[in-house]
Amino acid sequence: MDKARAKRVTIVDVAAKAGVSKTTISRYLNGKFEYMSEKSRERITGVIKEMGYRPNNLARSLKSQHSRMLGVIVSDITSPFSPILLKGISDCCERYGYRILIANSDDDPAKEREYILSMLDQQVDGIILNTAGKNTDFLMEVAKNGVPFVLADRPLEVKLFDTVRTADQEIMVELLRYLKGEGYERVGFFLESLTNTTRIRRCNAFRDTYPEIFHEAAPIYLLDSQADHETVLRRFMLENEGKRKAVYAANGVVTMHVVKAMQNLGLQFPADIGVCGFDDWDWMSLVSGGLTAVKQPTYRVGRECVKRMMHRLHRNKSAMPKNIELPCTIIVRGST
Amino acid sequence: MDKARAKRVTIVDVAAKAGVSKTTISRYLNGKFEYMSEKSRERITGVIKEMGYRPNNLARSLKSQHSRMLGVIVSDITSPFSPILLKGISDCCERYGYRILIANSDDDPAKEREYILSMLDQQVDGIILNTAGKNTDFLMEVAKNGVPFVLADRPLEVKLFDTVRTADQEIMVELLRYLKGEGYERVGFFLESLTNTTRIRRCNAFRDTYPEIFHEAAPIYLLDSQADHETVLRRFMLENEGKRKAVYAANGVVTMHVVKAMQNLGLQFPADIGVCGFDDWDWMSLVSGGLTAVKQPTYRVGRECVKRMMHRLHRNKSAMPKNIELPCTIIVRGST
DNA sequence: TTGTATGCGTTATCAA
DNA sequence: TTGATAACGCATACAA
Repeated sequence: MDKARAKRVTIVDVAAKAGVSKTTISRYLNGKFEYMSEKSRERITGVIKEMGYRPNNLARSLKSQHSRMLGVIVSDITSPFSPILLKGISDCCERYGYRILIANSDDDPAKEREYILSMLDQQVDGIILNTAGKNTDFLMEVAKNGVPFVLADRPLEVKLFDTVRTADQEIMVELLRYLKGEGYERVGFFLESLTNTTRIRRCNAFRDTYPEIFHEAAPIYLLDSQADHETVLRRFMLENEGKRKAVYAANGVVTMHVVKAMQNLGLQFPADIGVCGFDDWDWMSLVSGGLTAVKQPTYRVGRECVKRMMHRLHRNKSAMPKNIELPCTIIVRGST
Repeated sequence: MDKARAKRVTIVDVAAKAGVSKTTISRYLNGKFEYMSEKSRERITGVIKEMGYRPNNLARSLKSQHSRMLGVIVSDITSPFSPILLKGISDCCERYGYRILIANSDDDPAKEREYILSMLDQQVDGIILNTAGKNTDFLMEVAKNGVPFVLADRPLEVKLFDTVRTADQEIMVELLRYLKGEGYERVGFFLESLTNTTRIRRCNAFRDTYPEIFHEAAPIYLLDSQADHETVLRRFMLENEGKRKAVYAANGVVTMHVVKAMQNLGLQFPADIGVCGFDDWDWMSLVSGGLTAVKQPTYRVGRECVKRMMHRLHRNKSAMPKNIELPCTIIVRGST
């Protein structure tokens, strides 16, 4: 019962036992059965099973120059968004026989760079990136060496990379129209600091869309910290006394904080104020009456990222960068 | 702008440019500076930076027989538990310079076996396993070949593996005492099918502990499907009319379904019935009045798994299997 | 202090 | 049909 790792069976051992050369074994492993006799083939099948042989993928990758490994970097693994994305990626990778090396950048561009480099040291074939931002130059530099990237959910300004995202701008228009139709007179957009492209994009979209529907400048509320939500919410209430109003949260985390702030201030929705926002998370149906939310096809985003990566890897290495947008849906609940 | 992956700089290129042999470069990479002149050392430093050289970890691992990669298999990546665990593992791995290969078994023992094998093909140095169960024999077989496992959160009956878990049995006693103290007369344990060791352990603990505190047999309610929660909850209400009663949910998912069922049945807590359970998740403070819950140190579980793995890998390969239990805390909110 | 030669477990190019 | 043999990029025993 020696605890030192038992030497794994190698191709040489199999060759010896089967009485052929390792070349033949290698051919067998790669399905090139036309280069061996029926008899050899059968013998090899038996020996491999008998010895429990499994090829060493490190050696394979070293030789073949591809690892069938994909790097995945998420900006915040603790966000409810990430696991769904990862599941989409993981499930799809399984179908293609790829493995995934996962890292969490904590929304830190420096960490992101570090992980990209580290993954390249592991010879990943490509990287699916839910970017923390601020790395455009670096990414372009790396991509120039032929490393394929697919951006997940967070696009960059430059249209140089394959990107898979949700059509959140389009759905925002719809949700605002719906609110207008429900009789709301003023909708405040609540979001945290503008530190990633998704937030920036949504904020810009709100700013540009709102006037077309409500015929006034868009009320945007930038939050600094968690504690801030209560202060800002109170301000929003005061500034719009007498009006029918609603909060549009930029994402699920903001929604949560806004609801918490409402409870602390003793506010009821939809009576005192309506609430809605991006991200439809499990618990949102539980909060008194339920929260109206934009449901995003996160799982599909993950899947499409992998599909696109496979396309680039196996079909067309130098395809034009493609921007894939997946439609969202609005889940109307009691909060609006 | 050729899209074919540019050939990476290798140790040979560096050696040529620095005017030394690749042996010296290799020594440099491994910090064996005593085997080279000050001058060589400086030159190499310069050349490496200049050429942007980074060692190929595949080649390194192939030669050195260890990859500094850890496999991590979670049973359900979409559970709120997993991301926290992964973050604990990931953060800690970073400190030790290890990378992680992550897979999601979907609570399927066959998938789990497949992933373990696949990770071994990638030459991971060890595997942190949040097991789906039913693989004890297989795991023992693999472990016999010297592959170190650390079980995360879900122990096995056999005490053959390092295990890191939360002290949920102890906290269960405390929570039951608290409920008793609050005047509850009957507490029903709600859980889904007994498909993993955590559930089984908690169920057994409840069954054994309950009588000591409430002086009657433990009321345990096994749920088959999501739809079932409502039926079972109604039954629980009817069977205990007139008594002050509470639901003890076996985990956060059950808690969520129970709350949903309560809302559908028009029940209020804590007036009609108290609610509490394992897992303290973000949103639980939001549901009217807040949910009483057991907070588990999941992040620390992840960290301790890695620490234990490092110990086994670098300090004592044949240490006795160790069972590490981390304490939980009770967060009392309005629901009880 | 430095270098030569060999091997890690594969795949690929020859030649037989 | 098969098999030597040379890579892949790096680490190391052994020489110098």
